[in-house]
This record gives sequence, structure tokens and C-alpha cells, in this order.
Amino acid sequence: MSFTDAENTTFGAFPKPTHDHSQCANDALVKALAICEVRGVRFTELRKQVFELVCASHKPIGAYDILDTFQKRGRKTAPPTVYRALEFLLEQGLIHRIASLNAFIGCDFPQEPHRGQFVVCKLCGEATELVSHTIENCIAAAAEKLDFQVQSRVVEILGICSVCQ
Amino acid sequence: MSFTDAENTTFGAFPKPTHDHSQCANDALVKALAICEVRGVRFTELRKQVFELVCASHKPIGAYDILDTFQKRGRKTAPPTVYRALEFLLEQGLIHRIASLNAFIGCDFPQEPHRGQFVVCKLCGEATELVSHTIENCIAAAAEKLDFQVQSRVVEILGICSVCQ
DNA sequence: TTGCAATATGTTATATTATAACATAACATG
DNA sequence: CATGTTATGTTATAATATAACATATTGCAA
Repeated sequence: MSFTDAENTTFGAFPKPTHDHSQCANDALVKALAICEVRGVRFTELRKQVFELVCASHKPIGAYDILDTFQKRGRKTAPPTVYRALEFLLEQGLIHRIASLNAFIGCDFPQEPHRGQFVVCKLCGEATELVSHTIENCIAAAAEKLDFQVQSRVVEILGICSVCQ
Repeated sequence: MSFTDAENTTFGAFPKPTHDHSQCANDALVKALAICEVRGVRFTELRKQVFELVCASHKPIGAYDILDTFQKRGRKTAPPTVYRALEFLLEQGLIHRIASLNAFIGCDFPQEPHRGQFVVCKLCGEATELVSHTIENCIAAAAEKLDFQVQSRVVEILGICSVCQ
């Protein structure tokens, strides 16, 4: 579920507490499978499980939370296993990293590579992704004036979501 | 040294390798002293020394780099000492934290509180600060549409600076 | 000026996040 | 089915950050 406004910003709607999340998670998985299929990269069982954990909610999740879950499930896992799977998912654009939280979140628009922008609620922890071309353009314009070659961007907006106000 | 363009973006010029940095550093120190004076907060010797290290270059510096420097100087220092000084400087808006680097940089516009935007060169490590009202406005507009109360923003642009291209 | 409350710093220990380096396993392809 | 490549396992450790409590310093009021 997403929409685009007059300023050309695509929003993932801020997740309502009532929404059917199993639907989201399943959609994401189906998309991810298809994308990896097309690209000829391997969506292994480990990667799938890590992806499912990241997509299990709209709250950014830490690598060690994933690790803990694996261990609770009886799977003997060490950090590099998790980080490598996360790295793969990042490379494929299936998840994003939220630098200000040291945490990871599923990508809402994985079909095309992009660096999204994120809006994170400090109370409930829920996050949503924007793709604002206005922000992108503004960053691009500023960079051009500095004669700076942009490689990546981090845009994270922290505060209180509509549900928690 | 800074300028403002037609889109209302204030730039700190990307630091030229040749610029007289002792001047920058000294200016920053004088400003910081004055600001703390006015606010009635204490710019202690420890805070001053940490600030000077952060301002010693335009490359964001890590907390443990500061710690190492103190220790090399023979001052027996532990992490909390450094982190507390950094916390104070952040609160006063005298420095900023670059989340994607886990590092700190002097603020170019400390007089008024703001969350700046940063442009960081991955090659030389130099960084500069923007205050783009266009970006701010765009973020504000997107937040409003989500009925989201913004508390803080992280905007970091990574790539290759003009000098390193 | 001294005593008190508030603020700042010191100290020890540990939490949290992330990666290096090397060993083994699984896979894909000739 | 041998072989190179990719993925995962394993051990250790690096890098970043904070908790909790002790001591010192400061500013101010009695």
C-alpha cells in the first residue's frame, strides 16, 4: 500500500496497528523470491529466514535480535552468519539499514534500486519508507554545486508517529 | 566561510586542502566560548580539549580516536569521559554526530540550534555541512502528510569530493 | 567562609554492534 | 564426478557505547 503526492513523494503508508501484517510479510517474500530468480542470485534458506525476520514487523530490527531468535529456535548461529545474510539482502536492495538505529528494515519498493528515506517513530519503533524525488533532487542540486559525486545518501526522520501522538 | 544560494541552502565550502585550518579551529573555539558564556553553561577544560580535537580537522573523528589522543598525551582517560564531553557538545550544538560513520564533527553554524546535513568524502574523509531549507521543508512536508511529529533528522550524503575526483 | 546541592569527572565493568580470518559445506557446471 | 565458486560455520576479536557507582569540583546560600 503506497501513494504518490503532488510533490512526487512516494509514501509507504505509516503502518496501522490493525493492518494484516502476514499479508505484508508474504508479499515481501514473494517479491524477493521473484527478484532473486530474475537476477540469478541465490535466495538461500538462511537468507530467506533472515529476510522473514526483518520483514516480521515494520520496526527496524537489530542484527543481534535476529541472532537471538535463531538461537532461541535452537539454531546454533554466530554473528557473521547473520551479518552476511544481511549484507546480501542489502546488496539486493531487499532491505535497508537505518544508520541512526543500527538496525534493518524491509524495503517497500525492492524492484528498483534506490536509497530510501525513513520515518521512524521513537515510541512504537514502527518505521516507514519514503521515496521523495524532491529530497533526492535537492540533495543532487546541493552536491552539484559542491562538485561532489554522490554515492549514497542517508535520510532518516525521527519523531512521533500519528498513532502514538 | 560559507555562502547561500538561490535555493536557500547555506554551504560551508568544501574544505580545500590548502586552507589555513588553525584559523578555522580558532574561530570555532572563540565562538564556542562565547556561546557557552551566554548560555551560562560550563566549557570546562575537558570539554574544551575534546572540542579542539573534534575541530582539529574537517574529517569526522571517532570517540576512540579522541580517547587514543588523550592517552598518548599521558592523560589516563576512559571512554565515558570522552562520551560525556561529546554529549555536552552535541547538546549545545557545538558539534554534530555523523550516524553513518559513528563519528563527530564540529558545527559550522553553532549560533542557532539545527540539525545540519552532511556531505562526506569517502576518499579523503573530509566533510562539510549544509543547511538546506529546501531539504528541511521537503522533510517537513512529507512528515506533515504522515501526521508525523519530527524530532530529529539525519541527512548524510556520501561520495567523492571535488578535490579527490 | 563554610557547608550543601548540583554538576562534572574518574573508575570499573560490561553491553552492543560489527568484522577478520580461516575451515568446511553446498552448488553449478564442464 | 571433479573442480572452482559461492555460501555457511567457527573462533576470536575489534569497534562503539553505556551502566553504575565513587570522587572531585563548583557555585551559591546561610
